[in-house]
Amino acid sequence: MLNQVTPLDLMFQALADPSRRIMVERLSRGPASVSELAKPLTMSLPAVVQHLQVLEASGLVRSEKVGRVRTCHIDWAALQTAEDWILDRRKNWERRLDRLGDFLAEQEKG
Amino acid sequence: MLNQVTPLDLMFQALADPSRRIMVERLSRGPASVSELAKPLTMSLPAVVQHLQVLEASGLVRSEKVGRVRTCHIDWAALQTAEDWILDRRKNWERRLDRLGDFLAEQEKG
DNA sequence: CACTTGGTTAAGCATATGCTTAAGTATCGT
DNA sequence: ACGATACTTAAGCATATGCTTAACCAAGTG
Repeated sequence: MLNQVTPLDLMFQALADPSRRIMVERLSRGPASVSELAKPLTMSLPAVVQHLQVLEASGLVRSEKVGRVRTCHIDWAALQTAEDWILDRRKNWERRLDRLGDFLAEQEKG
Repeated sequence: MLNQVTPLDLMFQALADPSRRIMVERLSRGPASVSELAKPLTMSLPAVVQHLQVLEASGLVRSEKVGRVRTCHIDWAALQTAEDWILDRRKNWERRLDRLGDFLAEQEKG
């Protein structure tokens, strides 16, 4: 419970729920309406809308309403942000392994 | 609140907290003890241990206790699993773009 | 215009989460 | 043996999360 809520918090939080991941999975195959997103889920429509709000708040999904149907789609740049965080950690690790390699090579030489 | 909790749920949930991400970030630079992990965080030790339990339950972190110090480290294969989920979604998307491209090329030809 | 479709709003509730403090329990150094 | 170190356990509490139902509204359809 911190005072600051970062975009990354919201994204990982959004992805932490299986229903929301099903929604993202569906949207990764193209835009969809709210009721299309609801179809595979065994919960009330308002519940789906609440999940959608979490996804939108995280920036992972955006939507526009035309007439009475709201069409949702993934924001790929946002999803990239989550992926990048993980990638950056691995880079850290690889840098460390490199330094270790350098050190060992130095030992060898000396 | 579903009846099934998958590893992916636990991983994204684990990464959704800034304190836990700080812990993972620290561990991405090499193994650390519990109190080392606690150092940058402004909370009690028990709170840190609870975060650590979340990270361990998710599989992202593992630890062994030797003497009185518990040493923690990242399970890189587990972190890969989270990354892969995101990657798979993008693959979905690219497949879709490919099909769209094929379709448009077909239109052109016909 | 009535009816259906697609979504929205609001209120309420059970459980989960993120802390806290207080009180342990081992190990290590002297 | 004694104190300090490095956790560990337990209890409690405030807030957040994930649903529900009921009621509502606005846009298409016959």
